[in-house]
Amino acid sequence: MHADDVAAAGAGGERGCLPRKRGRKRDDALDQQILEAAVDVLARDGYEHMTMDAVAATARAGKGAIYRRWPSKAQLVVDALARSSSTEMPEPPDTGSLRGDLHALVDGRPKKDDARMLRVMAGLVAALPLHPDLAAMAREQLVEPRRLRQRTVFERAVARGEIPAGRDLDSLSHLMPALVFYRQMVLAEPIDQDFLNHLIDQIILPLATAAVPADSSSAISGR
Amino acid sequence: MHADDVAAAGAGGERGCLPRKRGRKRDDALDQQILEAAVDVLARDGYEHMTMDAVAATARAGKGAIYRRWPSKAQLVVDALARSSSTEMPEPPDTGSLRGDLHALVDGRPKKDDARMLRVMAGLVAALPLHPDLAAMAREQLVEPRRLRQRTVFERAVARGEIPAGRDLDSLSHLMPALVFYRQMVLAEPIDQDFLNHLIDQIILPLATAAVPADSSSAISGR
DNA sequence: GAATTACGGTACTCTTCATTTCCGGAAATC
DNA sequence: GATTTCCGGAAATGAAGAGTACCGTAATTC
Repeated sequence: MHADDVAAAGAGGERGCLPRKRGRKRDDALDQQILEAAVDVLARDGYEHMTMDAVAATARAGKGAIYRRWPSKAQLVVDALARSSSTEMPEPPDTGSLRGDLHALVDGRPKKDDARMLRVMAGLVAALPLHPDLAAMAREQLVEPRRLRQRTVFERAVARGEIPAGRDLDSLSHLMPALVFYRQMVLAEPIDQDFLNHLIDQIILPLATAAVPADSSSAISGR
Repeated sequence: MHADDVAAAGAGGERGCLPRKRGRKRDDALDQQILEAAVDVLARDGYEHMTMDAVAATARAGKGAIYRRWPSKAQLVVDALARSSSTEMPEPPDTGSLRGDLHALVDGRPKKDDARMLRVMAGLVAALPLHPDLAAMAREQLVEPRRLRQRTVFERAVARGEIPAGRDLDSLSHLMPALVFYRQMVLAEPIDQDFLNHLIDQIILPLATAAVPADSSSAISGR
């Protein structure tokens, strides 16, 4: 996956299975510095305006060190996205109520993390139609983990009886990401506490917990 | 606004107030060809990958003809967006019910128009943070007109009594654009009839017409 | 018909930027 | 200590693309 292609793993016979390279070793810490720099620059400039010079400068590295590890800008970004998300994403806390869980989801630490994720997605959106692999990676590494956290919260609410059984949890768990994304990307309005409160209390909760499901209308069309 | 800077309007004295140019006249039809080509290429390639050569080729024009009319790529795009929207956007038909109006809104002609608009917005999103003027123009010319059509539909529903008074129509009218945009940009899933039906019947209508406004939750905390 | 301006094309200038190469020096292996 | 591979830095290569300059030709005005 990495660029470290543990090359010729079975040929020689010196130390058994070690890479047994001759010269100076790769600085593993530098890998992290470069990946973090890549995400920083991507969040700041967007994929199209992100330059490898900027990444190298931010990482205090030479461009040679980057291209010794990754074959191209696109691969570097893909790898950087994969790392930046696989680490964190703890289970959302169980506050005892759906409303409490939802607020905990947005009030907690992700303040800074999610803001960066939004900028990264913004920078990527334009490149996605042109790089399907990059698009798939972004969805898998950035979008899905966050959506699944929401889904967990809704599933707990179903278990508690706050949400009627049979409700479409997939639609519900897309609601918040979609509205936040739209507000940031298209409307360019701030994702502040007022907005999040309104989103949770006026949109998500009414839709999730409404007594009479969705049959004021769908009774006509069935489903 | 255009690039036609009806220059030196008061200097000479020949014919009174006409432009009285000497040579061959500008081909007004060419203006339209170029603007349409610009939107086509923008929808296909996105702002960053849209080239003036491609616009010229699509319009069957020379680049000179373009730069004689607009001073830069950004100005051309702004002007093209302004034109492409100011024309159409008729009042949405009144079918007698909110549900009918909403379906009429998405079933009608805009099929092709809205698909293109989505691609244009996708191509623009990445450029917006770097070109605030372009962003404002896109919001004003592309987003607002379509959102206001939705608002009109909701206002009629309030008048009919389908929507309880006091409902936040602004939030409601952002819902459909946001979810469509997110599905197209981030999820890259098709905006088909099934999706639109689900969106209208399971999300918009329940939220708009639910008997108990938004107090199933805020009743707990007060607000 | 002469002068002027637009047109489609093509070639050119200038930047930007991904990617490669090279340099002197530092760490690891032999 | 010789060799190898790494490092940061800086310069070189090459492609892409915005904007400009011309060329021969077509309209328009005088």
